[in-house]
Amino acid sequence: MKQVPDSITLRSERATLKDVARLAGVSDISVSRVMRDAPNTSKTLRDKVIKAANELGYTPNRLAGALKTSHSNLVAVVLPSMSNEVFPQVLDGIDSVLAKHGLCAVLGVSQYDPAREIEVVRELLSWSPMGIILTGLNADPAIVRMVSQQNIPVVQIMDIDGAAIQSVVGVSHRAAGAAAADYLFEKGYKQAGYIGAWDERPSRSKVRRQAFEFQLAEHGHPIAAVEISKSPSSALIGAQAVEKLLMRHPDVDCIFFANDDLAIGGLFHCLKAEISVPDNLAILGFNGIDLGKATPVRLTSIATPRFEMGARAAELLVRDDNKKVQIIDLGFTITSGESA
Amino acid sequence: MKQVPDSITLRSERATLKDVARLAGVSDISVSRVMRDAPNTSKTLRDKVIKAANELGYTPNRLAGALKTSHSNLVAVVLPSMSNEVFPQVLDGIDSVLAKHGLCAVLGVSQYDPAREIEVVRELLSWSPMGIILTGLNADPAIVRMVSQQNIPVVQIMDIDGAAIQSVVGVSHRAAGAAAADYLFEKGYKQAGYIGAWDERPSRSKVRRQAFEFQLAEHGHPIAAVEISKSPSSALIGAQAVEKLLMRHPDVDCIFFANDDLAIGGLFHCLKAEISVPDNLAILGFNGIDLGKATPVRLTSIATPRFEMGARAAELLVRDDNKKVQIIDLGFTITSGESA
DNA sequence: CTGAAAGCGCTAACAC
DNA sequence: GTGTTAGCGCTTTCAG
Repeated sequence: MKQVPDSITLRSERATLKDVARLAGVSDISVSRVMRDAPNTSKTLRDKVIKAANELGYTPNRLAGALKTSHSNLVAVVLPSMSNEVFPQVLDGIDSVLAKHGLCAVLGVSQYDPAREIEVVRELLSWSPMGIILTGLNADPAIVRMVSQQNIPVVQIMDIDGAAIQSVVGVSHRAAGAAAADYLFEKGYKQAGYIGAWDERPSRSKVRRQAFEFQLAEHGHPIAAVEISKSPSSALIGAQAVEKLLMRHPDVDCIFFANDDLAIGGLFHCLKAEISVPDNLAILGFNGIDLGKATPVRLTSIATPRFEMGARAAELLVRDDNKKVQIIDLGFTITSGESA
Repeated sequence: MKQVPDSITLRSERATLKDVARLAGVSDISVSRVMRDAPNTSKTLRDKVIKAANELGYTPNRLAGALKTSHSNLVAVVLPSMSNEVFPQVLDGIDSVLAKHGLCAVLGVSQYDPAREIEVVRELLSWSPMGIILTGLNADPAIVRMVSQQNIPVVQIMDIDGAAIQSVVGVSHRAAGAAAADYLFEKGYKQAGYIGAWDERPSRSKVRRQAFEFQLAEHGHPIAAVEISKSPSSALIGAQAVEKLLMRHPDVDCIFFANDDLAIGGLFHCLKAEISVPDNLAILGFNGIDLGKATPVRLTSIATPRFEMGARAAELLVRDDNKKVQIIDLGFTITSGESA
C-alpha cells in the first residue's frame, strides 16, 4: 500500500527533545538542561532552545524522564469514596498543595473495597509516584509491603488511632466519639441515640460509635438506641432513621449522627414533624460541613479539618527531605450550633 | 566513604522484569508476555513466571512500558474546581468507568483560572495519557493545539452549546435557562429574580442566566432583579442574597438560582424569616442535588446527570476505536419539588 | 559552559 | 512457543 510521504503531510507528530535540538542547532543534552532549568546553561543557549521549543510546541515526555531518573512528579492518592463531600474536600486540599509544587495527583478510588484497594495501590505504584497518600490506618499487609518496597514517603490520612506505615495526618475518632458523649452529657441529655449508615463501612465511624457508647456508659447513662442503615449516607436516610428510631424509642432526647448528611436529614425531619430542636430532641453531627451553618436551626457538629488534612498530608510528602515520620493530630472542634 | 555492600543488605530494591526472568529461568520477553496476558505463552511458562514474580513482589514499571509503546493507561481529567459537589460527582462517574477498564485518572484542577488550565493540560499531556477529559467548550487555543497534537481522544464535558474539539457530553445550559423561565411563567409567576455567585466564574451559569432573562422577556415579563454575589456559592451566601434581593425588590415572586447550594440557602432563609415557599416566594434551583429531596419544603430544581456525564465521557474515551466524534446531549429534567 | 556515550525497563518486530 | 535485537526519549556520568 502506497503511503503519502511523511515529509509532505503536515500532520505534526509530537516533537521530541531531539527535534528541538536539531532546530536550535545544539545538542540534545543542552535542550534537556534548559528545559529542566539545570545549571550550566548560557543565556544565548537558553534563548535558542526556548525559541525552538516554542516553535515546535514541544512538551517534554515525562515518561522518558521519569524512567531515567526513577522519580516522577506524580503523587498517588487513594481514597475510599467520592460520593460524599468529605473526600473531595480532602482531595481539594491535597491538590492545592501539589499544584504549588508542580506535582500531579493520580487518583485511585477503592469504593471501600479492600481487595480493590490493593489493586489500586499496585496500579498507582506502577507509575513510580514520588509519594503516596492512603486513607486510614488499617492498610492491608499486601499494601504495606508494596509501598514499603518503593522507598517513597507514605502518608496516611483521616485517622490517628493505630499503627502507621510512616507519617499520619488525621484526627482521633476515638476521642471524637468520647467528646460527643461528654458534650451531650454536660448539656444534660440522658437518653442518647446514635444513627449511622452504610453498615458502618467507613470503619472510622464505627470507632466513633463505640467510643461514644463507652463514654456514655462511663457517665452512667448507657446508650438508649442505635440505628444503622444499610444505605449510604444521605439526608433522606438520616430523616428516615430518625423517624424509625423515635418510633421505637420515643424517650430518646438526643442523637449523635455518623455524619452531617445524616444529621441534617434528621434535622429536616424534626422541622417537618414539628419536633422542637433541641428542646425535644438534640442533634449532634459529625464533620462540620458548611451547610450546617445555614440551616434554620444551625447544626451543632464535631468539625474536622478536611481540606487542611489533605493539604498537610501533601506538604509532608513534598518536604520529607530531612524529617522522617510524623504523626499529626489535627484535632476536631465542636461547632456551636443551635441543634444541641 | 565506605559503603555497606549491597549484596549483604536485605533492603530489596524494586524488582525488574529482568530479575523475574532470571529467577524463573526464562527470557525477559517471556516475562513481559505473561505479565501482559499476551498470546503465545504456554501454561508451564506462565506458572514459572507468575511464581517468580510473586516471590519478588514484582510490579511492572509502567513508565518503561508506556515509553516504549507510547500509550499509557492514564486518562487526564481537567476540572475547574473541587469545592462544590458537582465536579466530585462527575469525577466519581469518570472513575467508575475507568476503573472497569484498568485505567487511571490523573487529575488537574484549574480553579477556574484559564492560565492555570493551560499549565495543567501541558503537565498532564506530558504523561502521554491515552485520552483527556476537559471541562467546558471554551478551551483556550493553546489547549486546543496541545491536545490536537497528541492525537488522542478528547472529550469535553458539562456543556454542549459551542464548538467542540472532538466529542462532547453535556447539557445545554442555554436550554436550561430558557426552561427555567418557561416553567416559572407557566406556574404564573410574573416577577422573577435571579441569584448567582462567584461573579459567575463558571461561565455556564452566565449562559443560563442570559437565556433565562431572554426567555422571560419573550414571555413579556422581563427579569425584575438580579443578585450576583462575589463569594463562591454556598447556602449561607444564598440566604444572604435572598435577603438582599427582597429588600430591594419586595415584589419578586420567584427566584431562579445558579445552583442548588444557593437555592437551599435561600429556602432556609425563607423558613427562618417565615416567608412561605412557594406561596410568597417560589424557589427554583439548578443541579438537582439529593439534599433537595430531604428539605422540609422539597426543592424544585433543574436536575443534571452529573455522575452519568462523567461516566459517558469516560466511555467515549475507552471505546473510541471506530466511531469518531460524538455530541451527546444528556438533557436535564425539572424535578418536581414543592418550592416552585 | 557544552557535548558524546550509555542505559533506565520495557516491548515491537522479527528470528528460530 | 520462545528468544534475540534494537530502541522508545530522556538524563546521568564523564570528557572536553
